[in-house]
Amino acid sequence: MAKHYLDLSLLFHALADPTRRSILTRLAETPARVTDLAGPTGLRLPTVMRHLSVLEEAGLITTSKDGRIRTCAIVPEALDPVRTWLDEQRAIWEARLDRLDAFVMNVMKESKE
Amino acid sequence: MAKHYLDLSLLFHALADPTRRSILTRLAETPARVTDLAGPTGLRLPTVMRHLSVLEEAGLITTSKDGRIRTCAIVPEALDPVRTWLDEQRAIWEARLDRLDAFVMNVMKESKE
DNA sequence: GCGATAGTTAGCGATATGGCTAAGCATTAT
DNA sequence: ATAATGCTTAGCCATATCGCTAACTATCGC
Repeated sequence: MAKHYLDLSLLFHALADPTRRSILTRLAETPARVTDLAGPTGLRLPTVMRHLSVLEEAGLITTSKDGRIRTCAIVPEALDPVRTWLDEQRAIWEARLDRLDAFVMNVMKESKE
Repeated sequence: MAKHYLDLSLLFHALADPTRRSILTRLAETPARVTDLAGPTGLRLPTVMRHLSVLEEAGLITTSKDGRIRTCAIVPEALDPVRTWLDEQRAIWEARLDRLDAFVMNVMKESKE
């Protein structure tokens, strides 16, 4: 069905840029043309293009070209691997409540410095 | 209570590296010394140090030094902003079910190429 | 004190990132 | 047919990233 899960590193990297996150949020409203996306960012077209290709390679958006217009749209399931990873981590992290003890110990040690 | 939320960009960037994610997973088991963390990675100490400082600046871990030993521990709440952002996005993305129509239209257009 | 251990700092090299301009190409409008 | 529009490509610049080695500092064990 999909191979959007490409790679967590690609996903996280794509999400690490505020411009790209704003593009995603903008695309969440409705699909848009490249020029439409460039407008709000204040960036030049080639720069936006690069961001779009990063997003596309991460599987976060799809684009299609009709005539001279390229339309971009989000791929909602693309965030699933991120969510899954977060859930896994939370499970592990919370499972170790005694981690708190170690944390407190560290804080105590730190206060000795 | 905390100011760990520093910045989504810092968080995503920190999570974008597989070595750093593996360090986090390792730390989820139990706090560890720098050398302990370096072992499994196969990387040199200074390299690991750099990863640790990225993680610490993102608020994902805390470290404290006792004698010559630095102990690292995860900061579980640090992932909260990421989770919050994901939840927000999912809410927006799913709210626009008609996005599906647009997506289908794009696919149809694409198939014309 | 002396050596081993744990971490740190400084700095190098290769590559990636994020911005730009300039120029090109394809499509649409006149 | 020509001009305007929308995107794309090529390439430049500055900075950041990720790995390393070498050398330094600070403990700890004896």
